Amino acid sequence: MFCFKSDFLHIMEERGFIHQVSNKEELDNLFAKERVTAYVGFDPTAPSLHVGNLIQIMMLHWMQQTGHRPIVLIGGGTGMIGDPSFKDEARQLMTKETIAQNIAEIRRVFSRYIHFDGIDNEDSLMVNNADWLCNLNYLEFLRDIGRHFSVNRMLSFDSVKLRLDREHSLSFLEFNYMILQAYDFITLNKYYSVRLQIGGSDQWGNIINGIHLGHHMGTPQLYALTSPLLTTTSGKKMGKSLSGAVWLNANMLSSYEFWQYWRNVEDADIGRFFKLYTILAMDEITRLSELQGTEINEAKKILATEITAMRYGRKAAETAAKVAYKTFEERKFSTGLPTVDIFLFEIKAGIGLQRLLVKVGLAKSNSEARRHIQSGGIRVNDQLIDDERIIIDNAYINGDGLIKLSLGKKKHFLINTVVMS
RNA sequence: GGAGGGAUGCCCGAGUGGUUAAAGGGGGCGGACUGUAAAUCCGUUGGCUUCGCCUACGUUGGUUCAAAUCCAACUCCCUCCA
Repeated sequence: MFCFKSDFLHIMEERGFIHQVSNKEELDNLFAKERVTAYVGFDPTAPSLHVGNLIQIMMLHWMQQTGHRPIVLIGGGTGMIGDPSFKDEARQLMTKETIAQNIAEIRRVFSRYIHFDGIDNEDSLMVNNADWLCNLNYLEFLRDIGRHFSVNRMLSFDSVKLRLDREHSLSFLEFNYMILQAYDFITLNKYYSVRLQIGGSDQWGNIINGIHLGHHMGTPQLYALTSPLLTTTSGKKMGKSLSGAVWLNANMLSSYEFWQYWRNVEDADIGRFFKLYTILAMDEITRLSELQGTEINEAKKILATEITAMRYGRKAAETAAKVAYKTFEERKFSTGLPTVDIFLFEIKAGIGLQRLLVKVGLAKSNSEARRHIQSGGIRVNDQLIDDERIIIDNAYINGDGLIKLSLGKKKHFLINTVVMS
C-alpha cells in the first residue's frame, strides 16, 4: 500500500479522511516540498453548516496545523443555482437576500477551527465566488470555458444519474453548476495559487471537472481529495440530533444537544469519529477505542466532550456533560436542559398537555401529541402521563418556576414560566 | 412536430368504480430489552373541537347514488421517431 510521506496526507490517511485522491504520489510530493493552498467550497443553502460539513472543516484545520494554507470558499454565486449532485430534485431557488443572510451566519463557525488572522493574502482566508461569478459575460464565458465541456460526458456522471433514473428533470440551470465549480477551481488557482480542492465524496465528479478545465486552460496540475460519506456503521445517514439537523451554529443548536448527539453515536463508530472529529493523539484514540462493554460509555462521553469543546469551548462542553450526568445517570432534575419560555398566565389559566407539547415543539400537531401520550412517551416532571386530556397548570411549576417535559427517554425540555413585562 | 408511457402519503411501491385515510416495504416516532449503543420484538405514522367531522392519490372540470380508479383539457417527467 502506498504510504504518504507528507505530514498532511499522512494524517489524513491515518485518521480516515481519505476516500479518493487524484495523483497520490505527485500530490504527496507537493505537500512534502512546499506550502500548499487548498480549498473547500460551502454553499449557503441554510443559515448554518451541519455535521456533514464538519469533516471538511476538520481537514482544513489539519492543513493549517501542518503548515499549509486552507481557503474557505463560500458559494454566494453557486448558491444561486444549487448543486444537483446526487439530489433527486431541484432545490427551490434562494433569493439573494436569503443567500446573503446565510453567508453571514455560516462564516461565524470557521473561526473555531481555522485562524484567519493573516494580514495579507499569504494566510488562510475566506472568499466568496459571487465576487467573480456574478459579473461573468455569458458569451465570453461560453466561448472561453463552456467549449471545454462535453455534455455527453457530463450526462454520464453518477451525480446526475439519480435524477435521470428517477425520471426527474435536470434543468439547464443546474446543469451549469459543475461548470461554475470547475471555473471556481481555476480562478482560485489564478489568484491564490490553489492546487487542491477538497470535498465530500459526492463532489468527486465536480472536482475532476475542474482539473480537466485546468488542463485546457494551462494551469499547473490541479488535484482532488475527497472524504468518505458520513454514515453510521449500520448504514444510516448521519446528521440527525434529537431535535432535527445537527447544525454547527450555536444559535441553531445548543451545546447540550450537540453533546448529546455525539454521546449517542453507535459503539462501532467511536474509533472512526475520534479520528475524524477530535484532535486527540492517535495512541490515546487507540486506547479509548479498545474499551469494551459498559466502559464504551466512558469513551463516548470523552468523544462528546472533546468535539463539543472544539466547537463551543471547553466550559460549555463540560457543562453539557454535567447536565447529562444529572439527567441520565442520577436521574435528577437539572437546569441547563433546553428551555422554552412560556408566559406564566398561560399556565395559570391551565393548558391542555396536547397543546403544550405542540407549543414547545415536541409534537407537530395535536394528533401527534395525543399519540405520544397514548403510547406512554410523555413525562411531566418525570411523572408518566397517560391521560391525554390532562390540564397543566401552576400546580406543576416547581420552586424555580420550571416544568420539566420529557418525550421518550432522551428528549427533555424545561418550560420556564415568565411574567409578561 | 409525431408516437407511446408515466405522475399515489416522508421515500419506494400496490391499488383500475363502492368494504380505501388507501396493501407491502423503507424511514420516522413511541414502548420492551439494554449501556443515553447496535440488533431484535411490539405499537404507531394526514388534520381537527376525535364514538364524529374535514382534507387527501399532478391540476382543473365532467360522468355517476358513489371516483385514486371512467372521460376531457391542462401541467410536468420519461422513452422512441423527426
